[in-house]
Amino acid sequence: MLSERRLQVLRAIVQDYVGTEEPVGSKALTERHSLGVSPATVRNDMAALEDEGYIAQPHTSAGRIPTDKGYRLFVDKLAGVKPMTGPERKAIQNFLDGAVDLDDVVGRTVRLLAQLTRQVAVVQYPSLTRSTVRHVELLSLAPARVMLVLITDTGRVEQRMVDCPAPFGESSLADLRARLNSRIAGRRFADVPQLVQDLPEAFENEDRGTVATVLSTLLETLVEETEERLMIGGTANLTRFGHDFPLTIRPILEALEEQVVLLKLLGEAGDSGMTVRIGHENAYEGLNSTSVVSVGYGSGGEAVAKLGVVGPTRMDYPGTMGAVRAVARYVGQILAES
Amino acid sequence: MLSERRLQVLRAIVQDYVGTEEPVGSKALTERHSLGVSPATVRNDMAALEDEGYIAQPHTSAGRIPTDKGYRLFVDKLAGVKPMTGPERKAIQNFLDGAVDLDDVVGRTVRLLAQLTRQVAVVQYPSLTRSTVRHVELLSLAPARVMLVLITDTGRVEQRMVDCPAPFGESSLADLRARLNSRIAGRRFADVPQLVQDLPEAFENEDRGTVATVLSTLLETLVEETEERLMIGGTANLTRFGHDFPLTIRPILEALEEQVVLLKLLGEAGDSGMTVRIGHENAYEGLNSTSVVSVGYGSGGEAVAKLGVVGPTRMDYPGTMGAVRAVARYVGQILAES
DNA sequence: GCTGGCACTCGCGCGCACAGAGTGCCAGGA
DNA sequence: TCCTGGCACTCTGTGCGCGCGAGTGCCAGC
Repeated sequence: MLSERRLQVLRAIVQDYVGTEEPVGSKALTERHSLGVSPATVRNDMAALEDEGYIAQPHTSAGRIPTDKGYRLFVDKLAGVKPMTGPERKAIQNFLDGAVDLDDVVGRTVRLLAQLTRQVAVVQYPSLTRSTVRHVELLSLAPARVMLVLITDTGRVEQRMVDCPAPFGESSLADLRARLNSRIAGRRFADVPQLVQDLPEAFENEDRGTVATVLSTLLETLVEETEERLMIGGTANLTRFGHDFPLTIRPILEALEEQVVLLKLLGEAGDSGMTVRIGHENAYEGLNSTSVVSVGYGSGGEAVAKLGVVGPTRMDYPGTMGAVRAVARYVGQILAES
Repeated sequence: MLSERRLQVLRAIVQDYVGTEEPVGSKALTERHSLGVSPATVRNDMAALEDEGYIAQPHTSAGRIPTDKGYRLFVDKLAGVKPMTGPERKAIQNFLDGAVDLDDVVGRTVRLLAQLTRQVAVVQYPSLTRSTVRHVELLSLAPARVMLVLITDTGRVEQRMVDCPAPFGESSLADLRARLNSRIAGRRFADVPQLVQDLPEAFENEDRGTVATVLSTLLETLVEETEERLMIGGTANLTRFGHDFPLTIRPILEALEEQVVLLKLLGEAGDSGMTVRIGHENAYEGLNSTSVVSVGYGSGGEAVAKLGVVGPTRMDYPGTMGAVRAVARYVGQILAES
């Protein structure tokens, strides 16, 4: 177990390194932080911290930099979440309040988050699987062609073309529309399959095939449609990454283009509370030099999607976590209102 | 006027510089291209080309690199468009054929273009203003709340919430829906305003306000909704840009996030035929070290949107232009089929 | 008008020495 | 037992000088 002072030393190292981006030595540490001990003592502590794997030297006779393990300890034990100041909260709220539709909410959120943290922001669209159905609409585009439009409580709209096995009359369509909506409007996606299971039986023989087709398309849309979209922003902040540029940045840009990777990244994070993944804790190799701070957000008490930021492991964790948490909270409010 | 040989020298310089990324000298030129003259002669030609502003030296006693003006001449007079090979065309077609909906078409196009050109690809969604209405749907969500869903011939769906000044009955809604569709389905957006102008008159006094509100929302969606979306991809290719990295790349990333800038960029390009904007020809300062190759694409003979790539001025123009043209052509076909 | 030759200019890479920051270790003191 | 000051050592980064090589401009000759 590390002594209290050694933890303080580690905290000081992390803070200094995050600020200066340069390896920090024992002398500089004692000058900038009032630890009450001499550089020599700090050196001993550093040696111990290095033995434990919390810090490392890039080269012999250079200062120390925190390892992933060091950051982990810092985040878990040494630093809290830095709350936003009053004016900052106001600004967040004002900025988000101007949004006119879901796309706009997500777009604003992503820009806001990128600007606040000066890092790359990732915002997942409110997920279909956790929301409820507001309305289902069926349009006849041709005798045997129906367009299915699904509207969710978060304002999201999904449409699907359905090719019917047989022509489907206007009246049957209206019937199906009415029955569908009375059963599933306001219900959670997860419950829909059971609720519509016996619907085909209510129809004439000739229409049953079509009804079944429409229903299966609807279920597909609900389930398989975990093709959850997301929006990213602030990629220009990647240029602040560091010196060894092209090598680090390339895989990150590649990762950011692979929505699958990002969705998995956000998905792995815990459902409630904030998740911080540091360096190699990220499963995706290209992001091994980055940390991901993510949190769920939602309209009610429940999370319907996630958002977060991707930045260098050397990031201001308390500040970033504060910004992410605050933004998530206000987006949730906005969604609840609309 | 430049002699034929000097133009050949310029062409050779451009080709070599694009290939090697290094200033090209007179000796190297004569070795790699059979110009039939000695290095000394080439030197004289180079001096002349430099006087005219087509090439420049980064430092005294270094090789020459083309200027924006040099690339311009190269593109206009010295190089054609390199057509895709048969297998390449097949591959493009196969890749795009798998698309299931509009988002997928655009997504695939962007990835394809980025991969083919190894540059940043930008694809604009088929524009609303030039397409036709396939269907308009009205849904009653609350007594005085209507959702308007607009479906275009390119498969795009736009939805809007409409708050009505007065409650609006189901039957009136059905009436409006029917009248609207019979008038504007299949018509071009531009024609819609006239076609619906006198619609409120067909309704009872009490409903006229609501009908007018719905119509004005519809028109807004059609017109103001030149908020044309776009998709970008291949940003990882920016890492191939060069040496003076962070300085060049940052403004580019910033430009790419500003959809307004990109839309303006594509918008400035001519409506038909391919447009190449080289270096400082781009109005936006951050893109002064890039070239933009863009072209319109569309389902019929007419362009409904544009696509293009952004890359370093030092790019393979013939190849890039060939790829852009081919992709635009096939996307047009896909859209026409669906 | 093209060519070969020649002197000249620079940028780049290399070796070297030096300053500065930081370390590890040790002996002495609280 | 733990902290401290001192000391020798090890690196990296930087500035300088030098030589090489690529490339140029110019000129006289064909």
